[in-house]
Amino acid sequence: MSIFDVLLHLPSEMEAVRLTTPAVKPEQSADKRPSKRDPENAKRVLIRATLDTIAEIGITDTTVSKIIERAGVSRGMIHLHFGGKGMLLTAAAKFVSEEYYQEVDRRIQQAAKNPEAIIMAVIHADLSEVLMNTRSTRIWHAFRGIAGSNASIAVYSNTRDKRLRHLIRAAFDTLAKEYDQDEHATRARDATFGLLVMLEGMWVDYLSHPNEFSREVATSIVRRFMAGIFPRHFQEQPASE
Amino acid sequence: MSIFDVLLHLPSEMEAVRLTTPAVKPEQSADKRPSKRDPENAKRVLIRATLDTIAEIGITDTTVSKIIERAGVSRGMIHLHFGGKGMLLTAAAKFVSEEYYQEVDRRIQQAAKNPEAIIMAVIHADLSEVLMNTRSTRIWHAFRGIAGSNASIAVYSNTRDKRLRHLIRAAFDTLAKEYDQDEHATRARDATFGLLVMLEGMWVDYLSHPNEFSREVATSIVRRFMAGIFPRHFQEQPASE
DNA sequence: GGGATTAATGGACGCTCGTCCATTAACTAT
DNA sequence: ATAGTTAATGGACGAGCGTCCATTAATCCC
Repeated sequence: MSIFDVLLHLPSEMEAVRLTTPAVKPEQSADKRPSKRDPENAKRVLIRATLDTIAEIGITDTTVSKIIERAGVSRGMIHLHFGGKGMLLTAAAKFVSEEYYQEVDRRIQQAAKNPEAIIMAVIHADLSEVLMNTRSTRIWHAFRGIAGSNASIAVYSNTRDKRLRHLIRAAFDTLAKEYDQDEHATRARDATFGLLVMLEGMWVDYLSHPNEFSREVATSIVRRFMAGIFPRHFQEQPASE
Repeated sequence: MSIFDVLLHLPSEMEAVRLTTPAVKPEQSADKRPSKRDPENAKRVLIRATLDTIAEIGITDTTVSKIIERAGVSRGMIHLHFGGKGMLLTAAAKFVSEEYYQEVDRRIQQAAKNPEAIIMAVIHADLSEVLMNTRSTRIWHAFRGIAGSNASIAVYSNTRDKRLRHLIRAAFDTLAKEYDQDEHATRARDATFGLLVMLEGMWVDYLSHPNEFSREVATSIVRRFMAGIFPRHFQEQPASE
Protein backbone atom coordinates (compact mmCIF):
# COMPACT_ATOMS: atom_id res chain seq x y z
CA MET A 1 0.00 0.00 0.00
CA SER A 2 1.64 3.18 -1.16
CA ILE A 3 1.49 6.58 0.48
CA PHE A 4 -0.82 7.73 -2.32
CA ASP A 5 -3.44 5.22 -1.38
CA VAL A 6 -3.44 6.65 2.10
CA LEU A 7 -3.69 10.24 0.88
CA LEU A 8 -6.38 9.48 -1.63
CA HIS A 9 -8.27 7.42 0.89
CA LEU A 10 -8.85 4.60 -1.54
CA PRO A 11 -11.13 1.69 -0.73
CA SER A 12 -8.08 0.36 1.07
CA GLU A 13 -8.91 -3.29 0.81
CA MET A 14 -5.25 -4.12 1.04
CA GLU A 15 -5.49 -5.00 4.69
CA ALA A 16 -2.73 -7.38 5.58
CA VAL A 17 -4.12 -10.89 5.54
CA ARG A 18 -3.96 -12.17 9.09
CA LEU A 19 -4.67 -15.82 9.43
CA THR A 20 -3.12 -16.15 12.85
CA THR A 21 -3.89 -14.35 16.07
CA PRO A 22 -1.27 -12.05 17.57
CA ALA A 23 -0.46 -14.37 20.49
CA VAL A 24 -1.78 -12.78 23.65
CA LYS A 25 0.19 -13.33 26.81
CA PRO A 26 -1.29 -15.61 29.46
CA GLU A 27 -2.39 -12.59 31.52
CA GLN A 28 -4.44 -14.35 34.17
CA SER A 29 -5.55 -10.77 34.95
CA ALA A 30 -7.47 -10.84 38.21
CA ASP A 31 -5.69 -13.37 40.36
CA LYS A 32 -2.00 -13.57 39.69
CA ARG A 33 -0.95 -16.84 38.10
CA PRO A 34 2.49 -16.54 36.53
CA SER A 35 2.54 -20.31 36.58
CA LYS A 36 3.81 -22.94 34.22
CA ARG A 37 0.65 -24.85 34.88
CA ASP A 38 -2.42 -23.05 33.68
CA PRO A 39 -5.21 -25.23 32.31
CA GLU A 40 -7.44 -22.33 31.32
CA ASN A 41 -4.72 -20.75 29.27
CA ALA A 42 -3.83 -24.10 27.73
CA LYS A 43 -7.39 -24.49 26.51
CA ARG A 44 -7.42 -21.00 25.03
CA VAL A 45 -4.11 -21.62 23.31
CA LEU A 46 -5.37 -24.86 21.83
CA ILE A 47 -8.60 -23.35 20.57
CA ARG A 48 -6.76 -20.47 19.00
CA ALA A 49 -4.23 -22.79 17.37
CA THR A 50 -7.09 -24.88 16.02
CA LEU A 51 -8.81 -21.87 14.48
CA ASP A 52 -5.58 -20.49 13.03
CA THR A 53 -4.82 -23.84 11.48
CA ILE A 54 -8.28 -24.14 9.94
CA ALA A 55 -7.98 -20.64 8.50
CA GLU A 56 -4.54 -21.29 7.10
CA ILE A 57 -4.63 -24.78 5.64
CA GLY A 58 -8.30 -25.76 5.75
CA ILE A 59 -10.18 -28.09 8.05
CA THR A 60 -9.33 -31.15 5.98
CA ASP A 61 -5.64 -30.79 6.74
CA THR A 62 -6.12 -29.69 10.31
CA THR A 63 -4.62 -32.55 12.31
CA VAL A 64 -3.76 -33.04 15.94
CA SER A 65 -0.07 -32.79 15.10
CA LYS A 66 -0.46 -29.45 13.32
CA ILE A 67 -2.52 -28.02 16.15
CA ILE A 68 -0.19 -28.95 18.99
CA GLU A 69 2.82 -27.84 17.01
CA ARG A 70 1.30 -24.40 16.51
CA ALA A 71 0.09 -24.21 20.09
CA GLY A 72 3.48 -25.27 21.37
CA VAL A 73 2.10 -27.88 23.73
CA SER A 74 2.52 -31.59 24.02
CA ARG A 75 0.62 -34.32 22.32
CA GLY A 76 -1.50 -35.36 25.27
CA MET A 77 -3.03 -31.95 25.90
CA ILE A 78 -5.96 -32.29 23.53
CA HIS A 79 -7.11 -35.54 25.04
CA LEU A 80 -6.48 -34.19 28.54
CA HIS A 81 -8.39 -30.93 28.23
CA PHE A 82 -11.05 -31.71 25.64
CA GLY A 83 -11.30 -35.49 25.52
CA GLY A 84 -10.38 -35.71 21.85
CA LYS A 85 -10.04 -33.84 18.60
CA GLY A 86 -13.75 -33.80 17.92
CA MET A 87 -14.55 -32.10 21.19
CA LEU A 88 -11.80 -29.56 20.62
CA LEU A 89 -13.40 -28.65 17.32
CA THR A 90 -16.75 -28.28 19.03
CA ALA A 91 -15.22 -26.02 21.66
CA ALA A 92 -13.62 -23.95 18.92
CA ALA A 93 -16.98 -23.62 17.14
CA LYS A 94 -18.58 -22.49 20.38
CA PHE A 95 -15.81 -19.95 20.84
CA VAL A 96 -16.23 -18.29 17.45
CA SER A 97 -19.99 -18.29 17.81
CA GLU A 98 -19.78 -16.42 21.12
CA GLU A 99 -17.14 -14.12 19.77
CA TYR A 100 -19.45 -13.20 16.92
CA TYR A 101 -22.50 -12.11 18.77
CA GLN A 102 -20.45 -10.58 21.53
CA GLU A 103 -19.28 -8.03 18.98
CA VAL A 104 -22.78 -7.64 17.55
CA ASP A 105 -24.20 -7.04 21.01
CA ARG A 106 -21.52 -4.50 21.74
CA ARG A 107 -22.44 -2.50 18.66
CA ILE A 108 -26.15 -2.74 19.27
CA GLN A 109 -25.89 -1.30 22.74
CA GLN A 110 -24.43 1.84 21.22
CA ALA A 111 -27.52 2.13 19.04
CA ALA A 112 -29.92 2.94 21.84
CA LYS A 113 -33.39 1.59 21.11
CA ASN A 114 -33.99 3.05 17.70
CA PRO A 115 -34.86 0.09 15.42
CA GLU A 116 -33.30 1.65 12.35
CA ALA A 117 -30.07 2.23 14.26
CA ILE A 118 -30.14 -1.33 15.56
CA ILE A 119 -30.40 -2.73 12.05
CA MET A 120 -27.56 -0.55 10.84
CA ALA A 121 -25.47 -1.55 13.85
CA VAL A 122 -25.92 -5.22 12.99
CA ILE A 123 -24.96 -4.58 9.40
CA HIS A 124 -21.91 -2.51 10.29
CA ALA A 125 -20.83 -5.16 12.77
CA ASP A 126 -21.29 -8.02 10.34
CA LEU A 127 -19.39 -6.21 7.58
CA SER A 128 -16.65 -4.85 9.83
CA GLU A 129 -13.03 -5.97 9.72
CA VAL A 130 -13.41 -7.31 13.21
CA LEU A 131 -15.98 -9.92 12.19
CA MET A 132 -15.65 -10.30 8.44
CA ASN A 133 -12.06 -11.03 7.51
CA THR A 134 -10.13 -13.76 5.75
CA ARG A 135 -9.58 -15.69 8.91
CA SER A 136 -13.12 -15.75 10.18
CA THR A 137 -14.86 -16.23 6.84
CA ARG A 138 -12.73 -19.32 6.29
CA ILE A 139 -13.43 -20.60 9.78
CA TRP A 140 -17.17 -20.06 9.54
CA HIS A 141 -17.30 -21.65 6.14
CA ALA A 142 -15.46 -24.69 7.43
CA PHE A 143 -17.73 -25.12 10.43
CA ARG A 144 -20.86 -24.68 8.38
CA GLY A 145 -19.57 -27.36 6.09
CA ILE A 146 -19.08 -29.99 8.75
CA ALA A 147 -22.25 -28.95 10.58
CA GLY A 148 -24.11 -31.18 8.15
CA SER A 149 -22.51 -34.28 9.61
CA ASN A 150 -21.66 -33.06 13.09
CA ALA A 151 -24.64 -32.23 15.26
CA SER A 152 -22.73 -30.63 18.11
CA ILE A 153 -21.09 -28.14 15.79
CA ALA A 154 -24.36 -27.47 13.98
CA VAL A 155 -25.71 -26.15 17.26
CA TYR A 156 -23.30 -23.25 17.32
CA SER A 157 -23.58 -22.46 13.66
CA ASN A 158 -27.37 -22.37 14.02
CA THR A 159 -27.35 -20.40 17.24
CA ARG A 160 -25.74 -17.46 15.53
CA ASP A 161 -28.30 -17.54 12.74
CA LYS A 162 -31.23 -17.78 15.11
CA ARG A 163 -30.11 -15.00 17.42
CA LEU A 164 -29.41 -12.72 14.53
CA ARG A 165 -32.75 -13.52 12.93
CA HIS A 166 -34.75 -12.72 16.04
CA LEU A 167 -32.83 -9.55 16.67
CA ILE A 168 -33.43 -8.28 13.17
CA ARG A 169 -36.99 -9.45 13.00
CA ALA A 170 -37.90 -7.57 16.17
CA ALA A 171 -36.46 -4.35 14.82
CA PHE A 172 -38.19 -4.72 11.46
CA ASP A 173 -41.48 -5.53 13.14
CA THR A 174 -41.35 -2.24 15.00
CA LEU A 175 -40.50 -0.42 11.82
CA ALA A 176 -43.20 -2.13 9.80
CA LYS A 177 -45.88 -0.78 12.10
CA GLU A 178 -45.23 2.67 10.71
CA TYR A 179 -46.22 1.43 7.28
CA ASP A 180 -49.23 -0.19 5.63
CA GLN A 181 -50.91 -2.45 8.15
CA ASP A 182 -51.99 -5.02 5.57
CA GLU A 183 -48.49 -5.79 4.52
CA HIS A 184 -47.15 -5.58 8.03
CA ALA A 185 -46.08 -9.18 8.51
CA THR A 186 -44.93 -9.72 4.96
CA ARG A 187 -42.86 -6.57 4.98
CA ALA A 188 -41.02 -7.48 8.18
CA ARG A 189 -40.57 -11.09 7.12
CA ASP A 190 -39.22 -10.21 3.70
CA ALA A 191 -36.85 -7.63 5.08
CA THR A 192 -35.52 -10.07 7.68
CA PHE A 193 -35.00 -12.91 5.26
CA GLY A 194 -33.55 -10.67 2.59
CA LEU A 195 -31.12 -8.95 4.92
CA LEU A 196 -29.88 -12.21 6.44
CA VAL A 197 -29.45 -13.80 3.07
CA MET A 198 -27.58 -10.78 1.77
CA LEU A 199 -25.20 -10.79 4.69
CA GLU A 200 -24.60 -14.50 4.31
CA GLY A 201 -23.92 -13.97 0.63
CA MET A 202 -21.50 -11.14 1.43
CA TRP A 203 -19.45 -13.50 3.54
CA VAL A 204 -19.28 -16.01 0.74
CA ASP A 205 -18.30 -13.28 -1.67
CA TYR A 206 -15.62 -12.04 0.69
CA LEU A 207 -14.35 -15.57 1.15
CA SER A 208 -14.00 -16.03 -2.58
CA HIS A 209 -12.59 -12.61 -3.50
CA PRO A 210 -11.33 -10.83 -0.39
CA ASN A 211 -9.29 -8.32 -2.38
CA GLU A 212 -12.13 -7.18 -4.61
CA PHE A 213 -14.61 -6.81 -1.81
CA SER A 214 -15.68 -3.33 -0.78
CA ARG A 215 -17.38 -2.87 2.56
CA GLU A 216 -18.74 0.50 1.45
CA VAL A 217 -20.41 -0.90 -1.63
CA ALA A 218 -21.72 -3.81 0.37
CA THR A 219 -23.27 -1.52 2.95
CA SER A 220 -24.87 0.67 0.33
CA ILE A 221 -26.42 -2.31 -1.45
CA VAL A 222 -27.90 -3.71 1.69
CA ARG A 223 -29.24 -0.27 2.51
CA ARG A 224 -30.71 -0.01 -0.95
CA PHE A 225 -32.52 -3.30 -0.50
CA MET A 226 -34.03 -2.19 2.78
CA ALA A 227 -34.97 1.22 1.40
CA GLY A 228 -37.01 -0.65 -1.22
CA ILE A 229 -39.08 -2.27 1.50
CA PHE A 230 -39.10 0.66 3.94
CA PRO A 231 -39.14 3.75 1.68
CA ARG A 232 -39.15 6.18 4.58
CA HIS A 233 -36.04 4.66 6.14
CA PHE A 234 -32.56 3.59 5.16
CA GLN A 235 -32.10 6.31 2.55
CA GLU A 236 -28.68 6.61 1.01
CA GLN A 237 -26.09 8.37 3.12
CA PRO A 238 -24.54 11.58 1.76
CA ALA A 239 -21.31 10.95 -0.11
CA SER A 240 -19.07 11.84 2.80
CA GLU A 241 -17.51 8.73 4.34
CA MET B 1 -46.12 -36.40 2.70
CA SER B 2 -49.83 -37.06 3.05
CA ILE B 3 -52.45 -37.08 0.33
CA PHE B 4 -53.75 -33.76 1.67
CA ASP B 5 -50.50 -32.04 0.94
CA VAL B 6 -50.83 -33.13 -2.64
CA LEU B 7 -54.40 -31.97 -2.95
CA LEU B 8 -53.73 -28.66 -1.24
CA HIS B 9 -50.64 -28.11 -3.28
CA LEU B 10 -48.63 -27.04 -0.26
CA PRO B 11 -45.16 -25.56 -0.59
CA SER B 12 -44.09 -29.17 -0.79
CA GLU B 13 -40.59 -28.71 0.52
CA MET B 14 -40.64 -32.28 1.70
CA GLU B 15 -38.71 -33.45 -1.29
CA ALA B 16 -36.97 -36.68 -0.45
CA VAL B 17 -33.36 -35.90 0.36
CA ARG B 18 -31.28 -37.44 -2.36
CA LEU B 19 -27.61 -37.46 -1.63
CA THR B 20 -26.79 -40.10 -4.18
CA THR B 21 -27.39 -40.18 -7.90
CA PRO B 22 -29.80 -42.76 -9.33
CA ALA B 23 -27.08 -44.87 -10.94
CA VAL B 24 -27.34 -44.51 -14.69
CA LYS B 25 -26.49 -47.50 -16.82
CA PRO B 26 -23.26 -47.40 -18.81
CA GLU B 27 -25.23 -46.59 -22.01
CA GLN B 28 -22.34 -45.96 -24.38
CA SER B 29 -25.17 -44.67 -26.58
CA ALA B 30 -23.78 -44.02 -30.05
CA ASP B 31 -21.35 -46.84 -30.66
CA LYS B 32 -22.30 -50.05 -28.93
CA ARG B 33 -19.95 -50.96 -26.10
CA PRO B 34 -21.51 -53.53 -23.78
CA SER B 35 -17.99 -54.15 -22.59
CA LYS B 36 -16.45 -54.90 -19.25
CA ARG B 37 -13.72 -52.47 -20.07
CA ASP B 38 -14.94 -48.94 -20.43
CA PRO B 39 -12.59 -46.22 -19.23
CA GLU B 40 -14.99 -43.35 -19.93
CA ASN B 41 -17.68 -44.93 -17.87
CA ALA B 42 -15.22 -45.74 -15.11
CA LYS B 43 -14.30 -42.09 -14.85
CA ARG B 44 -17.91 -41.02 -14.71
CA VAL B 45 -18.65 -43.58 -12.03
CA LEU B 46 -15.71 -42.40 -9.95
CA ILE B 47 -16.65 -38.74 -10.22
CA ARG B 48 -20.21 -39.48 -9.26
CA ALA B 49 -19.13 -41.61 -6.32
CA THR B 50 -16.83 -38.83 -5.18
CA LEU B 51 -19.60 -36.24 -5.28
CA ASP B 52 -22.08 -38.55 -3.56
CA THR B 53 -19.58 -39.24 -0.81
CA ILE B 54 -18.85 -35.56 -0.27
CA ALA B 55 -22.56 -34.81 -0.08
CA GLU B 56 -23.21 -37.63 2.35
CA ILE B 57 -20.32 -37.58 4.81
CA GLY B 58 -18.47 -34.38 4.03
CA ILE B 59 -15.21 -33.76 2.24
CA THR B 60 -13.15 -34.30 5.38
CA ASP B 61 -14.22 -37.94 5.57
CA THR B 62 -14.15 -38.54 1.83
CA THR B 63 -11.33 -41.03 1.42
CA VAL B 64 -10.11 -43.14 -1.45
CA SER B 65 -11.49 -46.24 0.24
CA LYS B 66 -14.97 -44.76 0.62
CA ILE B 67 -15.03 -43.59 -2.98
CA ILE B 68 -13.97 -46.85 -4.58
CA GLU B 69 -16.30 -48.81 -2.35
CA ARG B 70 -19.24 -46.70 -3.47
CA ALA B 71 -18.15 -46.77 -7.10
CA GLY B 72 -17.67 -50.53 -6.96
CA VAL B 73 -14.27 -50.46 -8.57
CA SER B 74 -10.84 -51.52 -7.49
CA ARG B 75 -8.26 -49.58 -5.55
CA GLY B 76 -5.98 -48.79 -8.45
CA MET B 77 -8.60 -47.07 -10.59
CA ILE B 78 -8.19 -43.59 -9.15
CA HIS B 79 -4.48 -43.53 -9.75
CA LEU B 80 -4.95 -45.10 -13.17
CA HIS B 81 -7.58 -42.73 -14.51
CA PHE B 82 -6.89 -39.50 -12.66
CA GLY B 83 -3.35 -39.79 -11.35
CA GLY B 84 -4.34 -39.42 -7.73
CA LYS B 85 -7.05 -38.36 -5.32
CA GLY B 86 -6.35 -34.66 -5.74
CA MET B 87 -6.86 -34.76 -9.47
CA LEU B 88 -10.05 -36.75 -9.06
CA LEU B 89 -11.39 -34.00 -6.82
CA THR B 90 -10.43 -31.41 -9.41
CA ALA B 91 -12.21 -33.38 -12.12
CA ALA B 92 -15.27 -33.61 -9.89
CA ALA B 93 -15.20 -29.84 -9.32
CA LYS B 94 -14.99 -29.28 -13.06
CA PHE B 95 -17.92 -31.61 -13.56
CA VAL B 96 -20.27 -29.80 -11.17
CA SER B 97 -19.20 -26.45 -12.53
CA GLU B 98 -20.10 -27.46 -16.07
CA GLU B 99 -23.29 -29.10 -14.92
CA TYR B 100 -24.30 -25.83 -13.28
CA TYR B 101 -24.02 -23.46 -16.15
CA GLN B 102 -25.26 -26.05 -18.57
CA GLU B 103 -28.61 -25.85 -16.81
CA VAL B 104 -28.46 -22.06 -16.59
CA ASP B 105 -27.72 -21.80 -20.30
CA ARG B 106 -30.58 -24.14 -21.09
CA ARG B 107 -33.03 -21.93 -19.21
CA ILE B 108 -31.68 -18.73 -20.68
CA GLN B 109 -32.17 -19.89 -24.22
CA GLN B 110 -35.87 -20.25 -23.51
CA ALA B 111 -35.92 -16.60 -22.46
CA ALA B 112 -35.30 -15.17 -25.92
CA LYS B 113 -33.36 -11.92 -25.73
CA ASN B 114 -35.49 -10.01 -23.28
CA PRO B 115 -33.15 -8.89 -20.48
CA GLU B 116 -35.81 -9.07 -17.81
CA ALA B 117 -36.65 -12.60 -18.86
CA ILE B 118 -32.99 -13.55 -18.85
CA ILE B 119 -32.56 -12.35 -15.29
CA MET B 120 -35.63 -14.24 -14.18
CA ALA B 121 -34.43 -17.35 -16.00
CA VAL B 122 -31.14 -17.23 -14.11
CA ILE B 123 -32.95 -16.82 -10.82
CA HIS B 124 -35.39 -19.62 -11.51
CA ALA B 125 -32.56 -21.87 -12.57
CA ASP B 126 -30.44 -21.08 -9.55
CA LEU B 127 -33.31 -21.64 -7.15
CA SER B 128 -34.68 -24.73 -8.89
CA GLU B 129 -34.60 -28.23 -7.44
CA VAL B 130 -32.30 -29.25 -10.25
CA LEU B 131 -29.50 -26.94 -9.15
CA MET B 132 -30.25 -26.05 -5.54
CA ASN B 133 -30.73 -29.19 -3.49
CA THR B 134 -29.15 -30.81 -0.48
CA ARG B 135 -26.64 -32.71 -2.53
CA SER B 136 -25.35 -29.85 -4.62
CA THR B 137 -25.36 -27.19 -1.91
CA ARG B 138 -23.17 -29.45 0.19
CA ILE B 139 -20.87 -30.18 -2.70
CA TRP B 140 -20.48 -26.54 -3.70
CA HIS B 141 -19.89 -25.53 -0.14
CA ALA B 142 -17.18 -28.14 0.21
CA PHE B 143 -15.40 -27.12 -2.97
CA ARG B 144 -15.57 -23.45 -2.11
CA GLY B 145 -14.01 -24.31 1.22
CA ILE B 146 -10.98 -26.06 -0.19
CA ALA B 147 -10.65 -23.57 -3.04
CA GLY B 148 -8.76 -21.37 -0.59
CA SER B 149 -5.90 -23.83 -0.44
CA ASN B 150 -6.31 -25.61 -3.78
CA ALA B 151 -5.74 -23.44 -6.83
CA SER B 152 -6.97 -25.92 -9.43
CA ILE B 153 -10.31 -26.27 -7.70
CA ALA B 154 -10.57 -22.52 -7.18
CA VAL B 155 -10.58 -22.17 -10.96
CA TYR B 156 -13.88 -23.97 -11.33
CA SER B 157 -15.52 -22.35 -8.35
CA ASN B 158 -14.54 -18.93 -9.74
CA THR B 159 -15.52 -19.73 -13.30
CA ARG B 160 -19.11 -20.19 -12.30
CA ASP B 161 -19.14 -16.88 -10.45
CA LYS B 162 -17.54 -14.99 -13.29
CA ARG B 163 -19.78 -16.36 -16.00
CA LEU B 164 -22.87 -15.68 -13.96
CA ARG B 165 -21.70 -12.17 -13.14
CA HIS B 166 -21.10 -11.22 -16.76
CA LEU B 167 -24.36 -12.71 -17.86
CA ILE B 168 -26.34 -10.80 -15.27
CA ARG B 169 -24.39 -7.61 -15.69
CA ALA B 170 -25.05 -7.50 -19.43
CA ALA B 171 -28.78 -7.89 -18.89
CA PHE B 172 -28.88 -5.23 -16.19
CA ASP B 173 -26.84 -2.86 -18.32
CA THR B 174 -29.44 -3.09 -21.05
CA LEU B 175 -32.19 -2.53 -18.56
CA ALA B 176 -30.45 0.40 -16.89
CA LYS B 177 -30.39 2.33 -20.15
CA GLU B 178 -34.14 2.73 -19.88
CA TYR B 179 -33.66 4.63 -16.64
CA ASP B 180 -31.84 7.72 -15.41
CA GLN B 181 -28.61 8.09 -17.38
CA ASP B 182 -26.68 9.54 -14.46
CA GLU B 183 -27.11 6.50 -12.31
CA HIS B 184 -26.70 4.12 -15.20
CA ALA B 185 -23.50 2.39 -14.14
CA THR B 186 -24.25 2.42 -10.44
CA ARG B 187 -27.69 0.98 -10.95
CA ALA B 188 -26.47 -1.93 -13.05
CA ARG B 189 -23.51 -2.57 -10.79
CA ASP B 190 -25.58 -2.55 -7.62
CA ALA B 191 -28.23 -4.80 -9.10
CA THR B 192 -25.61 -7.28 -10.27
CA PHE B 193 -23.74 -7.41 -7.02
CA GLY B 194 -26.92 -7.53 -4.95
CA LEU B 195 -28.49 -10.29 -6.97
CA LEU B 196 -25.39 -12.46 -6.93
CA VAL B 197 -24.91 -11.99 -3.23
CA MET B 198 -28.54 -12.82 -2.56
CA LEU B 199 -28.37 -16.00 -4.57
CA GLU B 200 -25.18 -17.03 -2.82
CA GLY B 201 -26.83 -16.34 0.51
CA MET B 202 -29.85 -18.39 -0.51
CA TRP B 203 -27.61 -21.38 -1.09
CA VAL B 204 -26.07 -20.99 2.33
CA ASP B 205 -29.51 -20.68 3.85
CA TYR B 206 -30.71 -23.76 2.03
CA LEU B 207 -27.63 -25.65 3.12
CA SER B 208 -28.29 -24.79 6.76
CA HIS B 209 -32.07 -25.26 6.83
CA PRO B 210 -33.22 -27.18 3.75
CA ASN B 211 -36.60 -28.01 5.24
CA GLU B 212 -37.54 -24.46 6.13
CA PHE B 213 -36.50 -23.03 2.81
CA SER B 214 -39.18 -21.84 0.42
CA ARG B 215 -38.28 -21.30 -3.20
CA GLU B 216 -41.36 -19.16 -3.69
CA VAL B 217 -40.47 -16.78 -0.88
CA ALA B 218 -36.88 -16.69 -2.06
CA THR B 219 -37.94 -15.75 -5.57
CA SER B 220 -40.27 -13.04 -4.36
CA ILE B 221 -37.59 -11.46 -2.18
CA VAL B 222 -35.07 -11.35 -4.95
CA ARG B 223 -37.70 -9.84 -7.19
CA ARG B 224 -38.50 -7.28 -4.54
CA PHE B 225 -34.86 -6.26 -4.35
CA MET B 226 -34.64 -5.79 -8.08
CA ALA B 227 -37.92 -3.91 -8.23
CA GLY B 228 -36.39 -1.44 -5.80
CA ILE B 229 -33.62 -0.68 -8.26
CA PHE B 230 -35.67 -1.02 -11.45
CA PRO B 231 -39.12 0.28 -10.44
CA ARG B 232 -40.61 -0.30 -13.88
CA HIS B 233 -39.58 -3.96 -13.94
CA PHE B 234 -39.73 -7.04 -11.76
CA GLN B 235 -43.06 -6.16 -10.18
CA GLU B 236 -44.63 -8.77 -7.96
CA GLN B 237 -46.35 -11.61 -9.73
CA PRO B 238 -50.10 -12.07 -9.18
CA ALA B 239 -50.91 -14.51 -6.37
CA SER B 240 -51.59 -17.44 -8.71
CA GLU B 241 -48.99 -20.19 -8.92
C1' DG C 1 9.45 -30.03 54.07
C1' DG C 2 6.88 -33.84 52.57
C1' DG C 3 2.90 -36.14 50.86
C1' DA C 4 -1.11 -35.57 47.99
C1' DT C 5 -3.03 -33.66 43.95
C1' DT C 6 -3.29 -32.12 39.49
C1' DA C 7 -1.11 -30.45 34.92
C1' DA C 8 1.71 -31.62 31.36
C1' DT C 9 4.78 -34.64 28.69
C1' DG C 10 5.95 -37.58 24.83
C1' DG C 11 6.23 -42.00 22.99
C1' DA C 12 3.80 -46.36 21.78
C1' DC C 13 -0.31 -48.17 19.89
C1' DG C 14 -3.45 -49.86 16.27
C1' DC C 15 -5.47 -48.16 12.36
C1' DT C 16 -6.40 -45.88 8.02
C1' DC C 17 -4.59 -42.92 4.78
C1' DG C 18 -3.11 -42.39 -0.47
C1' DT C 19 0.19 -44.28 -3.72
C1' DC C 20 2.04 -47.49 -6.62
C1' DC C 21 2.94 -51.63 -9.32
C1' DA C 22 3.31 -56.60 -10.47
C1' DT C 23 -0.20 -59.34 -12.06
C1' DT C 24 -4.39 -60.73 -14.43
C1' DA C 25 -8.21 -59.97 -17.65
C1' DA C 26 -10.33 -58.11 -21.73
C1' DC C 27 -10.14 -56.54 -26.11
C1' DT C 28 -7.79 -55.60 -30.91
C1' DA C 29 -5.21 -56.51 -34.91
C1' DT C 30 -2.85 -59.63 -37.65
C1' DA D 1 -5.31 -68.69 -33.04
C1' DT D 2 -1.87 -65.70 -31.30
C1' DA D 3 0.73 -61.74 -30.10
C1' DG D 4 0.28 -57.14 -28.66
C1' DT D 5 -2.09 -53.57 -26.29
C1' DT D 6 -4.68 -51.47 -22.87
C1' DA D 7 -7.99 -51.68 -18.70
C1' DA D 8 -8.57 -53.25 -14.33
C1' DT D 9 -7.28 -55.61 -10.06
C1' DG D 10 -5.88 -55.87 -5.27
C1' DG D 11 -2.35 -56.18 -2.05
C1' DA D 12 2.00 -54.17 -0.17
C1' DC D 13 4.07 -50.01 1.33
C1' DG D 14 5.52 -46.16 4.29
C1' DA D 15 3.62 -42.18 6.23
C1' DG D 16 0.64 -40.06 9.13
C1' DC D 17 -3.55 -40.26 11.74
C1' DG D 18 -5.91 -39.81 16.70
C1' DT D 19 -5.93 -42.02 21.17
C1' DC D 20 -4.22 -43.22 25.40
C1' DC D 21 -1.31 -43.77 29.47
C1' DA D 22 2.92 -44.47 32.28
C1' DT D 23 5.92 -41.08 33.65
C1' DT D 24 7.56 -36.57 35.13
C1' DA D 25 6.90 -31.84 36.79
C1' DA D 26 4.63 -28.27 39.18
C1' DT D 27 1.68 -26.70 42.76
C1' DC D 28 -1.03 -26.98 47.00
C1' DC D 29 -1.94 -28.05 51.79
C1' DC D 30 -0.85 -29.36 56.35
